[in-house]
Amino acid sequence: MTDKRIEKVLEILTRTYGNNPWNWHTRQTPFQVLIGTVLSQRTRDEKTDEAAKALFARYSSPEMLAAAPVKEIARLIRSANYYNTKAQRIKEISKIILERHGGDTPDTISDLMGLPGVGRKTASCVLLYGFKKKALPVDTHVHRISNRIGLVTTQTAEQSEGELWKVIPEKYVIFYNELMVKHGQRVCKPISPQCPKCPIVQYCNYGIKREKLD
DNA sequence: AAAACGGGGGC
DNA sequence: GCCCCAGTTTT
Repeated sequence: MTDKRIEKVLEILTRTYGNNPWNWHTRQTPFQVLIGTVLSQRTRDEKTDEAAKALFARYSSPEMLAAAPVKEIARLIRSANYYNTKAQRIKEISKIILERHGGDTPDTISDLMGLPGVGRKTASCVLLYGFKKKALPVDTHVHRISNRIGLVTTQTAEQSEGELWKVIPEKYVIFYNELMVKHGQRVCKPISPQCPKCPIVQYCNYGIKREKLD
């Protein structure tokens, strides 16, 4: 894909979906972005919001969560997937932040990934949406669509990130995650992508490739 | 690199 | 009943 085409694709997607981060802005602090992102793992938007809202209404800081019963945290975040595991990890994350980071949410990839249940994608989201740093979170949508439109040819999310840094224009890096997720949820779905209503169908040959396979 | 984890909702 | 989901961890 040429630089000009990439630019065009990103411009169209930005015009279509906007570049406002999903509900990360409702999480006021980097800590709440972190916990909210953990809740979002393998969990649909509405369920994530429901869980985050219930949790933060009762416990809003690492101090409160570090002292909260795991069972109670689990009850509040019941709508999120992996709620038992996440409840345990959220408490542990809070304790580590208090004991090892002086109560401040870490702002480096390595420190964030040192927290239980925080992988590269979640850590990147915290840098990007919590600290407004330049980061490139790669989730299933980003990985899938980047390959479909031919921006990269990679097997794993980590490989995708490495290649995407080389290919995405500077000014679009911080919006890329949001654009891919929205496009992935509404049009370029994992199964049965809705190519006929896709705003960038003319820049993508995935649908054509797929027909040939049928 | 692949499987396990984990559970409510959609079909 | 089977399959999926804004991933991470373990094999």
